[in-house]
Amino acid sequence: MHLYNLKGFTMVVTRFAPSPTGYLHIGGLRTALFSYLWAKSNGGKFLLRIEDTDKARNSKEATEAILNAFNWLGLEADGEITYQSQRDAIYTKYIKQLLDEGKAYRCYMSKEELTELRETQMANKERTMYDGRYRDFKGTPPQGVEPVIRIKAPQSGEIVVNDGVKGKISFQAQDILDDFIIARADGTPTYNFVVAVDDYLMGINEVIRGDDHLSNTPKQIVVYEALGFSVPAFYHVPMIHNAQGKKLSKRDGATDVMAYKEMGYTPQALLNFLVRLGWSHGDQEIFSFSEMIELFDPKDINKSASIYNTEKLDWLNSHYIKNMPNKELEELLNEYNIILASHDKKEILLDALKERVKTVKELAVSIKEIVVAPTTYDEKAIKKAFKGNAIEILNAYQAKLTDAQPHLPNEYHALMEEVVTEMEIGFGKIGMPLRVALLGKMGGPNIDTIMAVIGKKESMHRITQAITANT
RNA sequence: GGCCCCGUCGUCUAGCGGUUAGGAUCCAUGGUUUUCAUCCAUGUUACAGGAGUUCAAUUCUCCUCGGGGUCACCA
Repeated sequence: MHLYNLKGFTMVVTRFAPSPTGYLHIGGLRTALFSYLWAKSNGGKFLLRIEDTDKARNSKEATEAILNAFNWLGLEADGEITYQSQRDAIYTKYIKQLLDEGKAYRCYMSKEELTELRETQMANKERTMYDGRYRDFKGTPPQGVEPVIRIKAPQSGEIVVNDGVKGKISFQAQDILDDFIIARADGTPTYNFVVAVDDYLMGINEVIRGDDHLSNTPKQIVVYEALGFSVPAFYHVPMIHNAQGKKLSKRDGATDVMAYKEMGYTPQALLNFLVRLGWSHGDQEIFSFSEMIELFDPKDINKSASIYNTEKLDWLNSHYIKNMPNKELEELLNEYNIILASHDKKEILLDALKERVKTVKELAVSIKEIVVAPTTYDEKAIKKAFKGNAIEILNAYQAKLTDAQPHLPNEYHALMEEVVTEMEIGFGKIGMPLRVALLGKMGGPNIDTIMAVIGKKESMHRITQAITANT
């Protein structure tokens, strides 16, 4: 069951196999990214499988949410999406095979009996496990019990998982295994069984997943071996923990990947952030998407869990915004109802602002703060800037503006220089009051830039307004 | 509790027997700037602890401690 890539080697086929119980979160996205990258760096395939065997807990919306997030980030799965809910016939066939071969059997123990067994075991401080009472049952089955199907698991010996991240891990069969259920009383197959069947049938030969699956792996190996399937290579990626060092949960801020879009993060920053969480390539911090594909190797995945912390995400995001062409920024801004298409000074505006924001959302906010005239003035700023002969200076600048036709920042700046020279004052004497007049507060880009963006008429209007409001 | 995994600056990490233990982020300070930010420079901070092995351990082994995961007719 191998596919071959163009070089004639066995093609690397990875997969992401979420169960659609909610949106895609950071942890899932990272394993998906790792799987995607590893497949692509080998000219292989990255497949998507939706694990929706539990009808009660799954929703179509969740599947769509996952696809939506993939789409935003530019991760595209190869081929058709596999839905486990549509593969009953396949699972039934393999279960029958195991039954016929005597590798699995029907167990007529009721749920009540199972619970009872478990309670006894717990009371005796024994490991809770199925006791194998129907393993070699030959008699007449009890009436009124729909049987489950259990697989005959080895009762002794060692199961070895050769993990690409953690190394060789061995489990003792008697410590962890019992004849676990592969099909429920209603006939539906269970997780550890379908995972093994599907991974094999889909040709997946490299499984990259969270290390919370590590303890499932021996069970899946039991299934592979019973079915005579070749076992894939495993890479168990350590968890991402929250600031408290616990497993990431919905309470830890915005877990839905799409929430990052709303907060103004770019796909490139998020991906770069995640690829460096638990993986590294020397000291390199910045990775373009194609570099990730080129350089990613699961052997460089870290063995220990990492703590999720957005400081670095913010830094990466500002880095990518800073280096993004204005045209792309313009498109992202559309999400925030900011249409710059026809603005003649949009280049100046964007160049000035993209250096000073951490998110696209912040960029949107700061654009609004410039484009929309202030309605109030920060008290502290007024106190600081409007002292002395500030009004006189502003009037002098107004006079300069009236007689000039400035367009570019340097032209507005030149007029400021004139006032400074003529009145023999420091630059701050005109800068500060002007800034407060234009924006209503301190901070922000260069004043000449602001004036160039809003234009002469609006600049004069704001200055007049500020003078009347503050005298 | 059983089993399994993990343990380098606050955080993300480099290191693969001999290093002044490196980078990034954060924070602090200074410089640049009309403001704020950017940018540049500088700085504080780490090998969990204890035994071994070795001429030499952050690196190898064991123990302790600490953290995490997992033990379903969920996935």
